[in-house]
Amino acid sequence: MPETARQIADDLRARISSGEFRPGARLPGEPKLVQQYGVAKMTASNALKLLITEGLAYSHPGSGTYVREFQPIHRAANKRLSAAQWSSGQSVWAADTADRSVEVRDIEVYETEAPRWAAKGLNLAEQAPVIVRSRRFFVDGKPVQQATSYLPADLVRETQIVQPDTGPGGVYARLAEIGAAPENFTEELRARMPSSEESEQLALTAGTPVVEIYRTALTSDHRPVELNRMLLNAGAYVLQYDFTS
Amino acid sequence: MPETARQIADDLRARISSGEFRPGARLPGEPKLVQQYGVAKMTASNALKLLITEGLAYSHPGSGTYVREFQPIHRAANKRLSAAQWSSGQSVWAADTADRSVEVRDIEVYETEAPRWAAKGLNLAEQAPVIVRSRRFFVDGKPVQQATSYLPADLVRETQIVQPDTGPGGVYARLAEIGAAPENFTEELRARMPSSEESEQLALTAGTPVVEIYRTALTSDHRPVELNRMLLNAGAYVLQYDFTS
DNA sequence: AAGTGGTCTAGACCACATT
DNA sequence: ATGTGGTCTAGACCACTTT
Repeated sequence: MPETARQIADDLRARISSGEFRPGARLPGEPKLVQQYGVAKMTASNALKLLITEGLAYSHPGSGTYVREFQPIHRAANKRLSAAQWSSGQSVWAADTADRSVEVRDIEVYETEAPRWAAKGLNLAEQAPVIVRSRRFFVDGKPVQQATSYLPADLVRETQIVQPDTGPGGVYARLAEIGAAPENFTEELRARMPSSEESEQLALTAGTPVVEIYRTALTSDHRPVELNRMLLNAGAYVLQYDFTS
Repeated sequence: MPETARQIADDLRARISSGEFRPGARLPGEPKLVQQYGVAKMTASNALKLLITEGLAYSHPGSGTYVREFQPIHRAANKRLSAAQWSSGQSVWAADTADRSVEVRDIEVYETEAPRWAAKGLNLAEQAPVIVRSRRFFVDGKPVQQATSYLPADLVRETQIVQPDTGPGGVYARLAEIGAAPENFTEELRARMPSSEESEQLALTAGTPVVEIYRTALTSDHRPVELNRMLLNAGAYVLQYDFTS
């Protein structure tokens, strides 16, 4: 009765979706699978690894393998619109709308030459000076997002934007004060698997993709004033965009 | 000199990003790695599997393991849905792919009871009747998206929407004709690893996430008239959203 | 026919967590 | 001290692709 790793994984997957193993529950371990299915230990290990790379489970070495939980943060890119006009449809994901405590850490600010892609996005000359603001966001103590903003140095060098603490209203309020209020935004995003460094930065477990977002902020006369590259733990977010035809 | 699978993968990854192995190029195979690093075959196999689950490579059994190529489709949500586009007789989808051949296949239309989440999103009673339109999109002969739309059956049952071919302008033009023109849209999306069925449906190689999008279309008086669930091959898309503060 | 990736067994050692 | 996942070796068979 040869049972392959795939078949064992299928079985466990079915038992997860049937509710036999709830989110957070401990799955049968390698020794148990070896015993029950009569396979080698490595086959059992690979079966669990399949579930892990599918994002259905995570392992806690020395303790066990557990069913993953999904409690996403709801990120509404343009809130102003959603409140009034989109009242009647309801969110598909049962994301708790209650805002969770968000911490910002590891803030770094420095000036450097713009990377090619940033110069292009900001409509600057190659290697033009930019102010770079980098930081990480934590929810419930876990890192969920890494963000790096690029702003034209000649525009913001004299403002509080070059300080770690940008003051009330943040970067956008400071931009508004110098007559460069962001009005229009473009976000380009894609999802992919993380590199090992990114995986470490966001403390990702195997099987978790990332969402890479590039947001360009433009003034009312279409001058790009900020380019923000965000890297999100995909398992931690539901993204919402509202728009009108 | 024990070289772990991880280290071999690191080495290959570095050589990929250095340009030694270009997209589409064939990587050293298992036998070569066994020879060069002096490891067991399974270790070499796992090293390559690491790159595959990271989305950096894919295997062509019997032939070799290759560096993955990334040629995304640009999907601009707002532009696609601008009134000019879909009221002037063009398909919603035609707007973004420009020079690539797009096919729609496997169209299915049927009436059924709304699943709970769809009833909620459409603001209908539980188990209210809905028209379901399901189809897959192919680019260059490869499936890139699966979409399933839910519309209130009482609203659209008498229209061409219940036909596989909805006519010029598509579903939205037909809705406009019955005084239910979609004006406001909400897209909620998240990225995750696919289930094995989804992986098959979209012919995904290992290491490719999917993007799951729920789009709710509302009329100007905030009536939800369509809920569209889309499942995208994340490696095939860049998504763009434009909005104003 | 030869080469490739895919998977399996059986046994081994390690680091870590829990008891 | 015991149990857990993580990883490795060495050898085997299979299905498939390429020559």
